[in-house]
Amino acid sequence: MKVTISDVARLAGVSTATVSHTINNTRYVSNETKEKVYRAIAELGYTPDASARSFRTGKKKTIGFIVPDISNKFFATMIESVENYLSAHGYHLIIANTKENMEREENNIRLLTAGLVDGLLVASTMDDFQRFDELIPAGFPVVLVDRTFEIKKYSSICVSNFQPIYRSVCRLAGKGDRRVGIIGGLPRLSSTKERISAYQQAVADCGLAQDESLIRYGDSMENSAQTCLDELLAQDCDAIVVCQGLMASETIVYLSKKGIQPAKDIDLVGFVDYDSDFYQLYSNQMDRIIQPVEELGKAAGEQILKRVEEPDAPIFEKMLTSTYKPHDIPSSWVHSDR
Amino acid sequence: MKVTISDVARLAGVSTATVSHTINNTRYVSNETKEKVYRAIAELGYTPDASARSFRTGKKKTIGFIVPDISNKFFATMIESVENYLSAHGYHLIIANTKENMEREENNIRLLTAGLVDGLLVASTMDDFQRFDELIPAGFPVVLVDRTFEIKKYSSICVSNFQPIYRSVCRLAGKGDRRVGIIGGLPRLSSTKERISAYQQAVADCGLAQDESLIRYGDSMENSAQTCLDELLAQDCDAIVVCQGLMASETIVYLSKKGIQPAKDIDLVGFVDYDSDFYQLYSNQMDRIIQPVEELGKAAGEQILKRVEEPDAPIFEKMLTSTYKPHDIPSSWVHSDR
DNA sequence: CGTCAAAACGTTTGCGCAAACGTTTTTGTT
DNA sequence: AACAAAAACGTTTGCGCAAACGTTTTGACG
Repeated sequence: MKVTISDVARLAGVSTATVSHTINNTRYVSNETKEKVYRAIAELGYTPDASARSFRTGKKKTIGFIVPDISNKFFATMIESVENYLSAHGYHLIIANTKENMEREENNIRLLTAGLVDGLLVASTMDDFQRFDELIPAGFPVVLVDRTFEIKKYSSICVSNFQPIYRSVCRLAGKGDRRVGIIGGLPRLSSTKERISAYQQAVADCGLAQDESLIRYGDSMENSAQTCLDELLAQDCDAIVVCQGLMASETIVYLSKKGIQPAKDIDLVGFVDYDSDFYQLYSNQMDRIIQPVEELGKAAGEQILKRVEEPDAPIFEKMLTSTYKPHDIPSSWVHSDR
Repeated sequence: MKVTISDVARLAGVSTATVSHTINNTRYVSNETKEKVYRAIAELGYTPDASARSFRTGKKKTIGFIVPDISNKFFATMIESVENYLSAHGYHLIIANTKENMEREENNIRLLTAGLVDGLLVASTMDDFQRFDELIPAGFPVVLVDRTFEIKKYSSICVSNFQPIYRSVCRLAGKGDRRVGIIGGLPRLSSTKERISAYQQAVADCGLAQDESLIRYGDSMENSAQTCLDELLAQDCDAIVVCQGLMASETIVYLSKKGIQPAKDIDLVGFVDYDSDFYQLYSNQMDRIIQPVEELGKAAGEQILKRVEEPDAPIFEKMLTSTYKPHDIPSSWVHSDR
């Protein structure tokens, strides 16, 4: 039924070692012999069994990626970018979704590290480093993505969160806004913490209204922005900063429904997934902080493969910078034909 | 270094068979013995090696999913839904992206079927059944998703394409539209073919303008709708049907930029990825045909697992129906406070 | 033509586990 | 007490491959 390496060896009239070495280029094999082997392989339709191979070598040629939310454009695009890099280097990608749930993350880490993958990319939903750390077998190659921990034990690839928020809040202040609200992501995440503290510092530095009730948190899933918005609108904001892409689009939809016109009645800043046509829908309604998702994914792929090959390389931390794009001025406000 | 089953057996004072049977519940083991085994496992921190296991059993507990475009919301959501189903049943998901490229699909199928996965979910970008069929090892569990072939050799889970397009074109005719344009996906895909032929039949049945130049094809990637639109607008259309979500949103953006107001200056129908808040942005600008992505993903998961367990079950074909939602009438057009 | 190194291949083992095949112990029955 | 059946566990093998360890062949050179 199944064609094995010894079937090939028999037909080619050589030993299994020669077949193996021919396939893997692991020692000199004469051209005639090589050809005999390849002919036998073709004739039998032999394919080396991946399970046996990874069992034997200990290498699975597979990387796991633990993601908080696949349907989130940010992560979907990142998965694409990671997959692209990995497949170009002969690796496969196993996806695990946590839906921002710690137990699911725990399970997934346990399952994937038990001999299923060579390395793990994690955008963790945890805030407890201890708990996370205990899940990872000693020396297992891990790279944190988008979110990190205070304790720098693992390599990480993140995006600058502080600077763009700080800058955009200052710009709002410069425009004359006094009461600036913010909708953050899950409060426990490092990315959220950094964004909120950038906001707080900018608020303090620019002399804006400091008010706890101007800070709200959503969970970046569908329908989470609405409640936050209701609460913020009750606070009589001049501007709102939304820290995540989906919540930003929901904000625009919701405000429009309420008859509030973004960029006119209220200023908007959105921390947006990435630069696609898609978000250009909003290009004249809000300032956008655009994350370099593709580079993020590529860097993550690079780093995890490097770590797999050299597991005790020094810790590596990379921070990519986002682009800040103030909103276009709608054509109806100025006269110009370009 | 690595803890194996015999380390556990030694510490527990039993045989490896007993440890194995205890772990896998494959034969009776007395409670005392079970406890001894579990204690030893806990003490040593033993985890069964997944590679060895799948090598031994031939089961990888992994399904491959070959996707044309991960960052496409439709597929991203489907991946999420599939992963959800699979992980609940103890399976992992390997993702491969083809970017609608046949060579990439070929490579991926070859790699994944070579002992990496137990079954394969494919949203194929191919139109040549022969070529596809040759890639699949005899008897390998495959379920086609979203796209199928004329020859019904493999099970498939698709979405009804004909009916909703036919219906929506008829409705446009009923409104008085005469020249209805359409933007399809890649012409070689079964889904595109079905949608276009539904359009053609409706056009014929309703006595609408029949004109080859009213039919355009995009590739469902970013920036592909624009060219099609330019060409259609030159044809003086009363309405445009857009067969894919991303292209539909791009259409709205592009028309708005040109100062053409959807649902007022031109009628729009969008074959949209799924029903999210997100597409409600467009709810008052176009009729939406909403695909049941989540059910699609779940059904795909169900079917592939069923096939993995029973590889020569009869071919199964499922067609899920989309929802048709005419656009809301904008509040500014009617007077009502609800 | 004997020697020896390099060229070219072969033999064998073991990775960790599941399960086929066996063995011993216990229990119930007459 | 004898015996069968069931309960409870043990011994061993082999999955397919890579590679450590060997062996044979070739031919160059004194």
